[in-house]
Amino acid sequence: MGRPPCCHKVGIKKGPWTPEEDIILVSYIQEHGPGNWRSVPTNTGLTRCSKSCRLRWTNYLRPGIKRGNFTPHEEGIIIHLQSLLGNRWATIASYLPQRTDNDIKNYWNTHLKKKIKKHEAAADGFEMTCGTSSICLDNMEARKQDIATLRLPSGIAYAEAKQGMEDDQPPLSFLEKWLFDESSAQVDGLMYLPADRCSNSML
DNA sequence: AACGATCACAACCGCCACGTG
DNA sequence: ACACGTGGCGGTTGTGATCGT
Repeated sequence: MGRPPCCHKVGIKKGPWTPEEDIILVSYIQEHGPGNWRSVPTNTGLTRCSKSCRLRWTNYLRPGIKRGNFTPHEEGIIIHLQSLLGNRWATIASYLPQRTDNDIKNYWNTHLKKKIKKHEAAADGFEMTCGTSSICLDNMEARKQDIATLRLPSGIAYAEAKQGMEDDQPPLSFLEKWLFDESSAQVDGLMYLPADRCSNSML
């Protein structure tokens, strides 16, 4: 049994944020910067818990957030990364800086899951659909091999962790290269691979 | 036009990792 | 080594919007 959540405190407001609250939060963060969320409700007078403030900022108010439709390219990246990393939305979001983890998660749950299910059904299980090209399959196999040869529970996760430890940078290079090199056009073309199969084959 | 079903997404909840004393 | 506080993450829920009948 853990601590009661901060939002259980009496007098804490829940539900949708009003424009007024947004303004207060944004102007406070503009002045003080994000962080030290605990002090935000106290200093702003907002009757929201710190967690709620942080979430509102990171998922909605933060500058540079791209809202609205996902491009086919973004969609492809998400599908790829999900198949490789599983539901590690925060990690996936780090490859799409303009999108939030919540956004990606929502998009996955509402759109991509269905889409992939449909494709799986159409492909009768394991057949990956990538137009009619066999190059796609070759690429995928090669990439799966890349990861498999790392001899790790999760090649990508390891590469990330390793790199993250070494230079404290977003763990891009390994996956970035892997993902965005010559096959990026394939990504645009959406390679649907059954997540469970792919993950299993590599883990 | 009314109503129920479905969709889309913002927000919440519970848990975990990590830092600090 | 341990307890506690905080931030972060992923799963889930709530609700308004849209669609179909």
